[in-house]
Amino acid sequence: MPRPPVPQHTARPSAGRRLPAAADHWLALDHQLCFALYAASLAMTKTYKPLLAPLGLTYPQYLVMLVLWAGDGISVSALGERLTLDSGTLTPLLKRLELLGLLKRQRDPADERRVLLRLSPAGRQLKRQALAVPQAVACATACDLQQIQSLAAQLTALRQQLNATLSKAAA
Amino acid sequence: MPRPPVPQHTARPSAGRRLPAAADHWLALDHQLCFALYAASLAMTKTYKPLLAPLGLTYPQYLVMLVLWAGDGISVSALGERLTLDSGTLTPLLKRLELLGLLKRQRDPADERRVLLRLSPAGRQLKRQALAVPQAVACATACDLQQIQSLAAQLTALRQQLNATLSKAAA
DNA sequence: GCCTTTTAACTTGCGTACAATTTAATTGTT
DNA sequence: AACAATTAAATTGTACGCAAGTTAAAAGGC
Repeated sequence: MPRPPVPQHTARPSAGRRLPAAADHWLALDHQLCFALYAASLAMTKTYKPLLAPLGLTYPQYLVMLVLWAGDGISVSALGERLTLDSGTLTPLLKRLELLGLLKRQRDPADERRVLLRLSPAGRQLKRQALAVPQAVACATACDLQQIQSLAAQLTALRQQLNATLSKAAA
Repeated sequence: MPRPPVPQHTARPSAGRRLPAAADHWLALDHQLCFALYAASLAMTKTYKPLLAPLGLTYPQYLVMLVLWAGDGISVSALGERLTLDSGTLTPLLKRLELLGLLKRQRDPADERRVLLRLSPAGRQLKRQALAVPQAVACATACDLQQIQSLAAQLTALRQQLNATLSKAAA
């Protein structure tokens, strides 16, 4: 590691004092978990895009369908908890899926505040085509399953830790 | 693991044949690296938001500033390569940063197609305040540095693998 | 029962992401 | 030099993600 230069105290035009070189280390893009996460997530989305195009789905829409294929008839907020998304994001997305004929949105008669989501036959049918997607992605990652599972577990733990810190800060 | 039910061949109204239970495994949200990545990335962005609010920056704007603090005077496309973002995303974002008075966008006299990005004194000054951010985030993750570095390295490797597959597919 | 509080979903507005197109400048070819 | 091909940004249009505010229904307190 290069020696940090002695902090300069000669003022430069309209600029403050110079920072120690250690600052560059802590602010280096490539040393930050946040950027690794951000860039990997964007790359993953781009990987899914051509695979989802034949199904007519975007990546977030695909995530919604994954939840509903596992069990539909749930409310918007239950879906949102599963995906950590709020109704501001989900409502327009769900309207598009309804327009595509993949699901129906209807008020819960038992509690008119809630909107329940039910797959249409076409929505259920799409599951069959979707089966090929995870396999193709696993291939694109070129990692063995063990490695993928381990990484996924670490990320889930990280997410839970971050969310725990966030909800603690909100209180 | 519960025993997979025998595939049903009795047609249901407007629905296709039922899928084997193995399908549910491959399409389970929580077994997918993609969702772990997606949710962790969203959680990370939410963690940064309150820390960046005092600096007046969004999270992508912060990433741009990280690159420029490491060395400005680069072009939009060089910045885009660093962040894996295109001019469609960066141009409006950079205009906002210019409006905030953090940088200047000006055509390269040597090649009028290019736009060079230079930090203003205020933009350079902001680096000082930004120093507290990574520390606070490291605290929120509640992981030891070793673990964070390892995770970041795995994610970077994953991203490079995905991008390699993507660019191979484009060719 | 009446009224306040809470809850669920919707709406609005802003800031990304990204595909696709457009414009302008440079490079390559002949 | 003339012209086609390439390159760099900007622009347009669609779809998230989320904060903040709105509306309507249910729950709770008295």
